[in-house]
Amino acid sequence: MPAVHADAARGAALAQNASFLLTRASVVAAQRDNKALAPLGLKVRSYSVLCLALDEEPPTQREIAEYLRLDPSQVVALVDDLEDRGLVARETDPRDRRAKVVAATDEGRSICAEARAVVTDVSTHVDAGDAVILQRILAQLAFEE
Amino acid sequence: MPAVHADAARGAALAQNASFLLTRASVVAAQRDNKALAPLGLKVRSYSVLCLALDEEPPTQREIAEYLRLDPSQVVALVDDLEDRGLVARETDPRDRRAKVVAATDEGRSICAEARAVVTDVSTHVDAGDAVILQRILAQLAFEE
DNA sequence: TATTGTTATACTCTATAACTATA
DNA sequence: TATAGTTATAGAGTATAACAATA
Repeated sequence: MPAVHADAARGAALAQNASFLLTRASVVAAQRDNKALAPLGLKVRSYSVLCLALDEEPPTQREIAEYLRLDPSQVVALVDDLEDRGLVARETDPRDRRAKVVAATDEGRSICAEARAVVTDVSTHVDAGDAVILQRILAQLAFEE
Repeated sequence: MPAVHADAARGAALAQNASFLLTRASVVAAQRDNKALAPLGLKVRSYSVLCLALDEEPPTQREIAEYLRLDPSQVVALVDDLEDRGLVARETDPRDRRAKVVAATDEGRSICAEARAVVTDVSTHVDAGDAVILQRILAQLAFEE
């Protein structure tokens, strides 16, 4: 792991590039969250899948892939892992027997609640007003197109 | 009235998690920027290194690694590639002969200027006031610790 | 014929340890 | 003894194509 602290003053051109800052900030957040989730056997990716599986209308794997910007083939392994541990269950979608919906089990719900408590939201590192603004702009960027 | 794509409606828990939004937004931005930079033979990573090498006091590889949150061993390949193409040059730091400073060549400066023009800053996708706020908060998150 | 999940495969990225040359 | 760069390597993540079942 590289990690130490870097000088924000350096790289004047980069420091004003939102794309670069976005990447840097997300790496910082992901590393911290992965560390926090490790005791639960989760990573941000598997945690994200689990969160989606909590939905009242559980998503298909295809929907999970789109939401997480992953290739559908990557979702297979993520769901396999969660299913092996009894946190989610695959069920054939009655409306389209090709598709499989991924729904959280009771234990999955329980673990997810723990995980949510354990992940200190990055929002807590900025003051309340900024957090609201940050969330709105990020949602716009994350789902644009 | 949701200003975002229907996608965002799903995964209520996730959509409010700044860490997730950060990741999603950075993936979107990185994919778009990589595509835009491809004709120049650059990716966001190599572009970032090139930007840093433009500094008046060129950074050492160690400094590049810290700034980009990479392991020093990863920087080697990035600099190798840029040096092979004549965009940067390695020079032994006279103050510490173990270290090597990475400075952009004239051609490196030229390519970097093109790259900067080609990369449409994500800031242009949000309105001016938001962009300023976004940059401030992201810089705080990206360099916290 | 098109799409969902799946498998296989190759490619990139990341992480770790060891080596060299300097300090 | 410690640090900068390098190399090698293993692991994780990503991207692509092909296949079976279903539409």
